[in-house]
Amino acid sequence: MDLDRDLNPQQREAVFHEGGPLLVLAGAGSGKTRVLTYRIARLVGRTGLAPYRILAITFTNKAADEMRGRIRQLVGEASREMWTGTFHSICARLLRQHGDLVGIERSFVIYDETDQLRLVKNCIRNLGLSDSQVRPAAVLALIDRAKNQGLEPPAGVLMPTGSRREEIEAVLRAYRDSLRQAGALDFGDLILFAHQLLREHPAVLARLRDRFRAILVDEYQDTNRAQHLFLKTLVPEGGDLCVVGDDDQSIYRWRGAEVENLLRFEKDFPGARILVLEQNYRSTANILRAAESVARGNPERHPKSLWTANDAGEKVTYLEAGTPDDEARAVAREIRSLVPARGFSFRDVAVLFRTNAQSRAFEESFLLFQIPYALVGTTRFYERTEIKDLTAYLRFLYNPKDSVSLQRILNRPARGIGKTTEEALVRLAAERGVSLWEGMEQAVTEPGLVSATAARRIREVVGTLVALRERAAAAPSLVKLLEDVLDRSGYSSFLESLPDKERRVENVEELLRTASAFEETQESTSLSETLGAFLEKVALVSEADQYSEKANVVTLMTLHCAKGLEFEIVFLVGMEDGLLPHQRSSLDAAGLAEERRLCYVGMTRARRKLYLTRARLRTRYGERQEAVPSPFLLDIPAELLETEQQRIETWPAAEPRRARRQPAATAAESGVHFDFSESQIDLPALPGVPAAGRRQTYRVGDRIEHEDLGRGIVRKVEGGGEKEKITVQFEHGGIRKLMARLSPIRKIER
DNA sequence: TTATAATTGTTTTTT
DNA sequence: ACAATTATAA
Ligand SMILES: Nc1ncnc2c1ncn2[C@@H]1O[C@H](COP(=O)(O)OP(=O)(O)OP(=O)(O)O)[C@@H](O)[C@H]1O
Repeated sequence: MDLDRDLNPQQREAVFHEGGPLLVLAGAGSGKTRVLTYRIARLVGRTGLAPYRILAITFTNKAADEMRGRIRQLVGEASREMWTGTFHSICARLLRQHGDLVGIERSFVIYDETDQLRLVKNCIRNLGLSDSQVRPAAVLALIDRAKNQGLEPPAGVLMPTGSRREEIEAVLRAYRDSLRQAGALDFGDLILFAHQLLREHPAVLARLRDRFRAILVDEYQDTNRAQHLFLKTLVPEGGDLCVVGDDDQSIYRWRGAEVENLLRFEKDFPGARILVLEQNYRSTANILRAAESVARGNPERHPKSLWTANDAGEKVTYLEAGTPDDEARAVAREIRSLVPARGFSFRDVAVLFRTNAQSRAFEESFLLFQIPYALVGTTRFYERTEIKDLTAYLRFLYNPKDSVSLQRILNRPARGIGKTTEEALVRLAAERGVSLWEGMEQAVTEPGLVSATAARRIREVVGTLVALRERAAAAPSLVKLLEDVLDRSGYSSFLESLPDKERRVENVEELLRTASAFEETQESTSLSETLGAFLEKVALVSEADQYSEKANVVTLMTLHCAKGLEFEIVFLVGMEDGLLPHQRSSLDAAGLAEERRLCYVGMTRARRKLYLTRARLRTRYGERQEAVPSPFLLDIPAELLETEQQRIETWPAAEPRRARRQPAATAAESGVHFDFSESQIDLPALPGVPAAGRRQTYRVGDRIEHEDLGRGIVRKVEGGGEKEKITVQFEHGGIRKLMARLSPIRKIER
């Protein structure tokens, strides 16, 4: 790291800026993250600030670790003193230390979305309502929205018009009370209570302000209002706050992020300096131009003039394949031709998609083509049933009031406690205002609360858990504790009895390894402390944390996960209308704009070569449909694209029906022996193919230009010959149905 | 209470 | 199409 040589003048200005808040607002690949890292290096190396006086907030834990790693090279072990992490992990840390001041016990647990939903459902039931009267997911959305804005339900909740106002409010109150009862915080609470702590306890605030002389935040465009307000309270007037972000890369609006935090930074932090970085160092000129032309499609954006000194590079390849399987194979074949023949390694390649469901086709084709890959994100490790079960045991042992965890393990393994008993217990606890655990204790001591059989079985569970708790108190280590849980709860034998036990046991072993590794890094004194820290880490892992550039494998991940990363070669797959932009987001202009930004983020991950691919046919809700190219493709100037069209190769009827649940570990194992000649099917069987004599001259996806209406893309082709009709979506927004032979249109060559 | 059948919605993205 | 939830039977 060379502070003088590795930076351009604007970057240097940002790195050396002193005297108050600083916003670096800049496009993709312009070195924002580099500025943050170098700024820390400057603070430590030149200004002489001790690392423990620095707070660096990143979007993922992995980004935090990386930043710390860089600083470590500079100052060695002192870098450990620096506080880094996500907003959530930093707030959790604050609350572990000072939570008691705002009524939060030291051993609080963190509820994820599943836990939240369970709790909301309980609340609804306990109020004598049904799921269909008050939809749990809708209530949860209200709760999250309010909390993301820094409000506390039911106070800040904007009720949906009319319906069931009172009931919903009651659920909100019950939810809040149950969380407290359980000694649990949801994600939103972490920020909210940490903020409350700062507001209500000047002494704490003063200590923190005194300690943190420099605060840095990455990816500021994706912070929510609660986080912004937290920061506003934490940073003293004129304090050394440096945030970096790019409004074109704001992709978490759906989760409460407000790009306004970035755009109005100056208002909230008076005297703030705003710096702009304009040189992109990451991508070839062609890639950058293509990406910028997509981004420009959004009317509301902070104007930027991003440029690059890099070569034009290759054109962006646009590849149209037949089916999603074809798409995946085409990508695999392409990767095979690049690695190693053209000097690339597998680790240089990423396949980015909008939805996790798209990954399966790629996994299968990579197995077939023997391409090593790592799937980041999908079916999150800690959300797997057996892992959630085990961590629920741990959480209960850590905090017996955690009723959601207890409820989960009540009948896991099966102990004859069915839904009836479970509901009775949950209700009993709610009525008496006690935790589920206390409710259970009362149910076995006070006769008549539950049936005799139920009481007997509850007694058994209570016995098992009490024994476990005693063992836990004496357990020498986290791993030992987990092993105790496995053996003594009967969970081990339960796993063995399952049909897919191998996979599950493997996962459990993975958990044991993780716990063991975690324990090594911990220097806490008591097991309870280690356990708490472990549970917190488990609750706050980011999807993107799994990504590693160390392994020489192709990375498969969602566009959201790819934020902030870069790869030599990027395949942005599924470039179809309905997928990118996703149908569910395309309902309003704001949603569509976010999809566009997502596309921009994906494209700008590429350094040297970008592929945009799509399938012509895709199955949606069980039906095979003709897919329409993503409208974003229309925004890319044709001269930047190189189009490749492929015939449909794989067609379900021609494929042997093979198990598709779980891709096998190796290609050989998967039993996929693909002979392409066998699976090639003649086109006439497909929909949308012209019948003889009534030729269609247009195809869905063709680009056309209309004399008056401008450029557009063909969405639908009907009839043929003289009567051929095409439906066209024009760039200027309109959709028109035209007679192909009569209208003044022509196809645009690409 | 558990096993099976019928029905529902689900596909967005995730701290 | 498929998984997950819910109704029904045993
Ligand atoms: N002054 C510079 N000279 C050479 N390379 C640079 C310079 N600044 C940044 N880079 C390189 O450019 C690439 C992008 O930098 P960085 O990731 O910091 O950008 P960013 O603005 O955070 O990107 P994004 O917002 O797209 O995630 C990195 O590979 C980085 O090493």
